[in-house]
Amino acid sequence: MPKPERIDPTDARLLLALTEHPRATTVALAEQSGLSRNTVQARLASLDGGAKLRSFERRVDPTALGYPLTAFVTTQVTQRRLDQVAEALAAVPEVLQVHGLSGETDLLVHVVATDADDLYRVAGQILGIPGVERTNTALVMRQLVDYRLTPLLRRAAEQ
Amino acid sequence: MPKPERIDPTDARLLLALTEHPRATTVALAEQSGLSRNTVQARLASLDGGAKLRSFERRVDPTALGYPLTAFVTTQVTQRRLDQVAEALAAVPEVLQVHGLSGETDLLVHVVATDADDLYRVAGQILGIPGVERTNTALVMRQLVDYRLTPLLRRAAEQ
DNA sequence: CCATTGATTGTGCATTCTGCGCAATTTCCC
DNA sequence: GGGAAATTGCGCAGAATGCACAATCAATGG
Repeated sequence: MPKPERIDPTDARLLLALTEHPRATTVALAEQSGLSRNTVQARLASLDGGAKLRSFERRVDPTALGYPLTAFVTTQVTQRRLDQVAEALAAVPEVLQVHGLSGETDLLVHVVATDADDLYRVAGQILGIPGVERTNTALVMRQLVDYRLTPLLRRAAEQ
Repeated sequence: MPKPERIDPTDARLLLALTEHPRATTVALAEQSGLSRNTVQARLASLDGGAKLRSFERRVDPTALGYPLTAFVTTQVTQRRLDQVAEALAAVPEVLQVHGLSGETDLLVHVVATDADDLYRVAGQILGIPGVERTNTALVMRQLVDYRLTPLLRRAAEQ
């Protein structure tokens, strides 16, 4: 059975190389990571094939798309209607991601907006979903630490 | 000043094509998006060069790396020490991202962990940072809506 | 201790792609 | 209407890809 394939040290090295040069060719990656070209080819295939890599969309910057505002909307939901609420949230384009938190009735909704008015509109839309009882919108003012996985990747690369 | 270059409809089409086939060659992208090869080349260069694309690390799945647990730690901080706290948080590998929320003293810390014990340890480490006054850890139980930007990309692609 | 399996490596080759330059449009904006 | 910027088509030398095959190498289990 195909276990949720783990990233081994070799994969980690490759991913670190890719992080520095995302559009690098196979041969370039090979010499940078100290592997043979064939190995890199095989690994890359399994990275894409397996569940080790998430969608490319994650690399697109919403700000550059015209949505410079990011907010997290915590939402309290009637437990019974969790799935319906999730479906309704998925229908809102500005909703990028929804986490179901411990507590069974709390959702963390990641949204973006073009400006303050737009955010207000989106927040209202969420509050209007049947089953949503309470919401609280927190605007992201600043990135104190930008997303990074490199430290963990490095740890994985060193065996 | 170099505007935070926007993604235009052409870019959006390209990005949608890339979302489907991240490792596609330039020519393949050209015919899929209906652009000329030269244009695709130029656009790709400006995507990487400009601030339109975020780091490749975002595509690496922490679960595959051995960190299947995700949690959000809301943190209340002594305002004066915001920067020091941010620095200390950045020193923790399991901290993937830190958002500064409206309210000036509230942080949203995105962390991962190998298991419950590990999460407990990381949470304790955050609470131990000088300047951190209160924390609240919410474990992500389920992805109600997986990260997706495609709806907004499509909107941008249609003019 | 040895056999088997799977991953890695080196090598080779035909095909395809890349990275450029250049000239001709086309598009967009003032 | 005019001018700048973007797009397009074309070509070419060099590089990379995809694939196959055989030889190592490492880990596993009998």
